[in-house]
Amino acid sequence: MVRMPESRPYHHGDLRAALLATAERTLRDRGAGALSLRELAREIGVSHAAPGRHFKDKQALLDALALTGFERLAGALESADDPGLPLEPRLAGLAKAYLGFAVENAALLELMFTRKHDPDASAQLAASVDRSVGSFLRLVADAQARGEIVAGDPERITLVAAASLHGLAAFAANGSVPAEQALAGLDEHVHHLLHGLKPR
Amino acid sequence: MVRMPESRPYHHGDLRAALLATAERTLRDRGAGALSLRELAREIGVSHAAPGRHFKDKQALLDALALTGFERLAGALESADDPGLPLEPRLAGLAKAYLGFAVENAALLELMFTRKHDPDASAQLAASVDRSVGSFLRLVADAQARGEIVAGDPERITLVAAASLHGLAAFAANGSVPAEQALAGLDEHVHHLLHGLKPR
DNA sequence: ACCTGAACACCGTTCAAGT
DNA sequence: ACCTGAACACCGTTCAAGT
Repeated sequence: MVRMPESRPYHHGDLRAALLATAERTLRDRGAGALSLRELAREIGVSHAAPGRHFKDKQALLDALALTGFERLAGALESADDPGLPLEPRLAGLAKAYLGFAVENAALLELMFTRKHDPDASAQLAASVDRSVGSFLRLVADAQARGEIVAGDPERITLVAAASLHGLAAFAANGSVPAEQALAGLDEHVHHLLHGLKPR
Repeated sequence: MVRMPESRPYHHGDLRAALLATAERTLRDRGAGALSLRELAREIGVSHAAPGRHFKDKQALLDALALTGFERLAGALESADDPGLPLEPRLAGLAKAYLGFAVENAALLELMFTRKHDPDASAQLAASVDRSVGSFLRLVADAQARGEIVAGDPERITLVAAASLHGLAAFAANGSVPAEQALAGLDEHVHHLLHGLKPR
């Protein structure tokens, strides 16, 4: 919790961080549709024009929120990756981290993967996306080097893996598949991704 | 183009259909953020309160839009399915239809897979989703009967296939992957889905 | 440098009244 | 049955002015 002084100073101190934190809580509790700059300002106790100092418009706030999401996701994937593990459990670990993030941050995940318009934010976002993809890319490259994954452009193979996991994460995040069901079937999902749907 | 009479009658005739059609064009041209009931009414030439007769609120309009999307997608998948084909080209055909729909209706696809709130719309939507999933489910069941797809709960296997294709479709729709690249690599994607990422 | 208060042009939704 | 016009309570954004 944030300390709430009796009499608020004229300058907030770190309004930018407060806006992002409050916005993410609203996103989690009431969804993206409930996000309003004026309400955010009201909750923080600042004038409705104050957010304009830190974000040039509402989209800039949403872009910043998406960026923090990708940074946290990248961190979670890097923490979850254990390069010493055999291929299948190593991939299952990454998959679990991704799906876990999706379930815990469903509304944020939607925002992260929504079509962006502002080209300013795109550069930073792209870098952050690359960092997340990097964990999968390293796993694929390592496994290819050991002959445990089929040869071919590692970016392409990574896309196949990422699409499979992102599809499941999106289904879990939007409620198409219950979160528990997605998590319970995750190891089997990863197995099918590695071994294919055709019998061996 | 719609015929525009010099003097508009008091009753529009089919305002509901006009709202849906105009909304979808706006969605396609300018994205979901640009959708406003008042602007829709203005474009159609009706008072701003008129949409309220046909949709209880904005979310109801969005739900109806999503429903038409799923109906069209289901139709496209059914048209694309050729049960006489061998497994891999048959699945590739369905995949191409899905990805084609995603690329041609990117903003609508996002709307279709966004978290819905209104439980009224959910029942109809669920039926429409089931119809779309049905094409994949039949393919899986047929292939399992021939021993061409691994045994196991067909719903689960279908989820693995659907997640893989939906992930790719979502990446193509939101611009993470260029549409041409996704389409160009589709056959290979389907091959990896069926044969797995591990060497055989 | 950071924030306020007023102003502007928009929204979605409701509801009596009109046709 | 369907639509209008006014009203209400909200928005996002801008900008002079305050601290």
